[in-house]
Amino acid sequence: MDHGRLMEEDQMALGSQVYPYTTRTQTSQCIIVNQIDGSSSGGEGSKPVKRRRKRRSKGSSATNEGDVAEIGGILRKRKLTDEQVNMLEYSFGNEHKLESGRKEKIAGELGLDPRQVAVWFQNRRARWKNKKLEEEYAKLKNHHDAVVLRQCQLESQVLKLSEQLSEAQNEIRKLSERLEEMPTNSSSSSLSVEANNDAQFDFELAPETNYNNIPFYMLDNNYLQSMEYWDGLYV
DNA sequence: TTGTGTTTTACGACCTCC
DNA sequence: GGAGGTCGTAAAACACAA
Repeated sequence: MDHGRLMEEDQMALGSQVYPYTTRTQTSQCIIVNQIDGSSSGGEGSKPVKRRRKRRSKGSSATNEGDVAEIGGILRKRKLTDEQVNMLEYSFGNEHKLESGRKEKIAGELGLDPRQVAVWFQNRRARWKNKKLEEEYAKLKNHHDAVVLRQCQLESQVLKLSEQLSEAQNEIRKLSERLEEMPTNSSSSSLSVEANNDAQFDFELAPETNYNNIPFYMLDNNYLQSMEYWDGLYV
C-alpha cells in the first residue's frame, strides 16, 4: 500500500470533516492493535497489571497492513493538517492545560476527536518540556564553560606570579650575600647592615608566610575585580 | 532505492486531585 | 472512581544522505 497516498487521502478526509476517529474504542489504529491482542483496552476494570499492548512489528508486511486498513475501511495514523496544527498551536500558546470544555470546543472547531486533541496537547506539553530542559542545559553549560575558562586564567596567573616571586626571592638572596661580603667597619657600613638585616628579615619571614598561608594572588587588583565579577554572576 | 535518523501521533501504565 | 496529568514507547510519516 502506498503510505504517501494514504496520507493525502486522510488529509482530504479531514478537510471534508469525514473523519474515522470517533471515540477511543471505535475506529482507530488502537482498535487494530487490540483486535490483534485480543484484549480489552487497558485500565478498565481489572487489577493494574503492567502490560504492554501488542503492536505490529516494523518488519511486518505492509501489504497485509494495507489490506486490513482498506478492507475494514480503517485509516491508519494520520498527520493533522497544517491548519489544524496551527489552531492547536495557537490554543496551546494561550494555555498549556486543557480542561474538558475547551477540549470539546477545539475538537468541534477542528473536526477532530476530543481524544485526539487531548493527545495532541499531551505530546505538545512533552515537547515543550524537553525544549525547556534543553534551554536550561545550554544555559548551565555556558555558565560552566565560563567558570572553567576563568579557572584556567587564574591558574595561569598563579603560575606567573609565583615565578615573579621566586625571581624576587633570588634577587634578595643575592643582595644579602653581597652585603655580607662587604667590610663591616666602612663609612657606609651602618646603613648596609641595617639594609642587610631588613632584607634577611623580609626574606626569612614574609615570603614564606605570604606564599604558603595567604594566596598572594588575592592581593592582586585583578583578582579582587574578578571576585566582584563572579559575585555579580551569582546574585 | 534504501537505510537510517527524526518527528508526529497514539497508547498503556501509573499518579494525583477532587 | 473518574478525569486528566506525566512518562515511556511503538509505529507511521517524513527527511535525507549514500
